[in-house]
Amino acid sequence: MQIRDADPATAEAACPQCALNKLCFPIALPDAFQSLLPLAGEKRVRLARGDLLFRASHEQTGIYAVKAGFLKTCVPLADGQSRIVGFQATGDVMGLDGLGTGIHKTDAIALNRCEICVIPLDKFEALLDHPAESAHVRQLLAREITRVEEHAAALGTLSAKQRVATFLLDMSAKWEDRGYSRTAFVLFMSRKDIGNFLGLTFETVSRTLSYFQAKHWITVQGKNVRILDLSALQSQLARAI
Amino acid sequence: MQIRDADPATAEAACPQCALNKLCFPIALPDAFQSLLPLAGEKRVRLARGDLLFRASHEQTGIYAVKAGFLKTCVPLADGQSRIVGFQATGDVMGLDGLGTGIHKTDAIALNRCEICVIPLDKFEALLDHPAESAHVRQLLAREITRVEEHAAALGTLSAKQRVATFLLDMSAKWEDRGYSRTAFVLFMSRKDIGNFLGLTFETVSRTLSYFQAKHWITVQGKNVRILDLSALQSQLARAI
DNA sequence: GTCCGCGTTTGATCTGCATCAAAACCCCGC
DNA sequence: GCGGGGTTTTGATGCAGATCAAACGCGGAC
Repeated sequence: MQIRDADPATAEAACPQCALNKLCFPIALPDAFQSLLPLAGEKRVRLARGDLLFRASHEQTGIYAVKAGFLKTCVPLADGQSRIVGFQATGDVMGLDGLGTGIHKTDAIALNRCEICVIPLDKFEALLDHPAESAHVRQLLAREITRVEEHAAALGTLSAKQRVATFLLDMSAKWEDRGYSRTAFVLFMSRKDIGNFLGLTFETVSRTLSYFQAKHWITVQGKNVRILDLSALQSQLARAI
Repeated sequence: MQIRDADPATAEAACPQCALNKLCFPIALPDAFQSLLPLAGEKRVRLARGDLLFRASHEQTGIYAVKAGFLKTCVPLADGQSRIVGFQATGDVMGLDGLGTGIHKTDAIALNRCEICVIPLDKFEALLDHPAESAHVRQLLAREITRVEEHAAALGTLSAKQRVATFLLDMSAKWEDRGYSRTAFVLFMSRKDIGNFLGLTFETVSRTLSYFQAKHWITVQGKNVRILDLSALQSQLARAI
């Protein structure tokens, strides 16, 4: 794991001034608590593609907010394989699963060059003394439960086409949330990662994307996707009747 | 939804005296906070088989602890179907997913006659003012994330035999946690529910159980299961190499 | 520029589970 | 005891997606 403090030369604004503030801390905080936020943004970590931010069965040392870059979260399986259970991008908070036991249950792996805000565990605990922060963390946790439950439901129910359509729509929403186009974006992970996440082989993912392209619902060129017919993808999901 | 206050004639001990206390509130609380716990146990609800404890897209009005009985948690899907994402038994806490938005994202349905402790939302919020309670709720949330992540990983990866083996081992652990035998127990849900939960048809579940029985790893008679060879089931999981 | 390695696409075949079907079983009420 | 509806088991068949295989494209090293 290449964890190092951020280069001061490239240090960025503290969280209250940070453009990501709304995503990391979307709650309107009473002014009294705003002063605590800078505590959280002091420490930075840079990751290169493939680096681990944290590792399953290792002790939790902090909570992480993605300042820039993309990561994946993987559950290790009995046989040495692992399954991707989530992709994180700018503004996402990571490492919350460790709050259950103090031990991470997932690996967090950088998909490209990342910059991460580290909130050391003791500072995090201090933030939690304040009801607004504490409630916010509960919200983040509860939303993550909902997200993973929906993902599990999708894995158990949907066909390959439906899974890939859902995935494209989710990625679309993720980019839109961050102020980018919802119809033209970059898939920052490989086909193999998509397949792993969706419970499909990468060949099936590739074939399905080609199929959607043949239907003129999307265009794909490598990792660049343009959605031509959002409603066609959406209606794909309802067809499961 | 048949929510009604508990019959006083059958009222049980408040939580600090309750045998489930350790499961609901497994943290060693400072004595100062023990006095708060009775707040939580005042109100009871009885459910009959098929009754809803809460419903997806309805407003959250409380947090629930299962005093007796079994329930399932279901995510509704676009097409009107729904997918079971968890089974709850005595001592489990339910309704935490609503903390994200104040709106439940799942249906909670009784599998048999249930008795539920209701913690009204305002009382729950009051409990959260205390760091120990607040931390405990975070732990419950984080553990649920881990559980659902592992379930999603299983749905995306494992074969039918592996899923059923995992399921039996999980049920075994659930009964053992509650002080019962880990080798002889009752599957409190139907084959259809098991299939829905595991992303399989009920026929496949039934066939797989018969297969395990033919291998002399288990015996099944309806909902009664006896595990004869725990390690055979466990090794089934590692065979995925 | 060329070369190499990896990621991706596309094709051909195979298989595990779904689907369709029917019989057996079980729980309950009567 | 008997009858009926739902659940479970078991069997036969079909298909979606896995697996095996090969060609293509692209980005980085030099």
